[in-house]
Amino acid sequence: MDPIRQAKVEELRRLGTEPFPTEPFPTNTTAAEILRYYPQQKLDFKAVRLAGRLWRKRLMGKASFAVLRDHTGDIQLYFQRDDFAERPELYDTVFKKLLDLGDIIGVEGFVFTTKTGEITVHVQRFRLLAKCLHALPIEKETEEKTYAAFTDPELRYRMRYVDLIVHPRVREIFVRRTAIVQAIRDFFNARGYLEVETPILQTIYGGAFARPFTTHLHALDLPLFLRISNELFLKRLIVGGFPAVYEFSKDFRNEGIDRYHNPEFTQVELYVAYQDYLWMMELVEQLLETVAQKAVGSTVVEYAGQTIDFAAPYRRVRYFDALKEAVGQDVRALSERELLALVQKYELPVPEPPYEAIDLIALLFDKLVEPKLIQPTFVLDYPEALSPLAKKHRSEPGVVERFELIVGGKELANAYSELNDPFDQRQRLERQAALREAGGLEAMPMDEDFLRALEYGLPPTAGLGLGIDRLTMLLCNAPSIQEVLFFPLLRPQSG
RNA sequence: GUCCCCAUAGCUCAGCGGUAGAGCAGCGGAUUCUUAAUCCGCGGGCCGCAGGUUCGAAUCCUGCUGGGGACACCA
Repeated sequence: MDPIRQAKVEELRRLGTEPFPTEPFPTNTTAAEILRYYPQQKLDFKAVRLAGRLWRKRLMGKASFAVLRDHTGDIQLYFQRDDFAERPELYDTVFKKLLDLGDIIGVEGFVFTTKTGEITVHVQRFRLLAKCLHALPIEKETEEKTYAAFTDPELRYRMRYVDLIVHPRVREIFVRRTAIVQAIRDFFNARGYLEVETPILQTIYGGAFARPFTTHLHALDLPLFLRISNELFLKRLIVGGFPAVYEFSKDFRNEGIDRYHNPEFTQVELYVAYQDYLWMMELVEQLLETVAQKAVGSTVVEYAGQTIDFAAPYRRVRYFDALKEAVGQDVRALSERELLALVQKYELPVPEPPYEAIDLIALLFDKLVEPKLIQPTFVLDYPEALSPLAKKHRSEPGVVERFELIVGGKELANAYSELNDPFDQRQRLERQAALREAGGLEAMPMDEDFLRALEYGLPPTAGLGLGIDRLTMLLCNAPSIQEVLFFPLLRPQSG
């Protein structure tokens, strides 16, 4: 805490100004509203009440200017000593000396235009609403120079409230994030899909490949997992007869942290009965085109120095065709030894054993194909071994009806014609169980109740998972996932 | 988990073996139309932490802590 500001709290109380008053201060306008409507005189500006942070002070003798920043923007304030003739200390001491930049104040007065043409509130009464006890890193910008920016990422993330106070652009990212979520919700609701909630605490985790967080329920003396996915629960609901369900799902994965990964992140998952992955591709195209248009105002966005267009339709390429394009041959024809040679040829790190041919194929795809797909691209018909929850392809052996949508070189969405054959599903999960036996930490555990649900009959279903954080990054041109999470995970400060 | 980079005033940074610096913010004064207000004056620091080298360390070395980037992992 700033000791000077602390001392001002005492001084204010001595002068009869409570720095944290109980009384509310209802406002009747905002900075943006005044700036927008005053020139047209569309509203009465003779008795405005607005509140916000004191942002700048330009003190002179008997009259001074200040700037108030509220949630809509900045507006200039004008104070005159003559207006406080009964209690001149309100101007001379409280306003000029005891109010600091960052203090939350409420003002009342009338709007006028200064000689230099700036719309300004002539303050007749003001009240301190909450004292700010820390110096605020307020930026000053001109065409030539920028003073005192608050740029240290660690400080910005640890004290996001300060980041938000100081950087309107950060606020805009999060407003847009909410607009994105809302646009998706509207899109799904317009089609009659039902928004649902499923458990975050799960006794068996599944639906993705990842190490889970574990916890414990004392009441039942039961180990529990935080969900890595909600897929298996949403499919149970389709079994139960809902024709289409979706959920915005905070998922938790006990994996590495980097520019694209936070231990907790958000996906929206959607399951629609009687449809397949081809239908889902068209839905995703429509969805993203609509969301970009609504949240950004355009389907074309700048991301990491590139221009990306979300207008439908998107390029489609089959998994093995894309890989063939990259390495010049069909990797399905290669032995494990030949695949290994290919991995080494491209100077990719050979995975830790135990690994199988399919792991080498996935490695080649992830390193040689995915990063090059900048424009929205559907990669379809994945190898079966990589997709234990997807239905076998209707005509091509060895692959499943699955697509990933790659944008900006990263996976944005993942979808299947869902596997609804309980016999096939059991075999696939048994293979996963074998991988776990062999030390595969991310392989899926067996889930007998999910299999029983499939045995009751899952209609043919199209399923989708779409990364909300990644989509927000793309639509906000945010370079890291931390920029689109209010409170990204950081190691706690020691000492 | 590995490698590289960073850590100096509230904020943004300079200084890189010889007394700790600037701008913005702050404090005191002047100022009734300023808007990066201006003018005069002033204070502010365990130079991330702990060791080491040296006559002398913010500066060189080692370790630790925190952060950033890359890799690995996360198909």
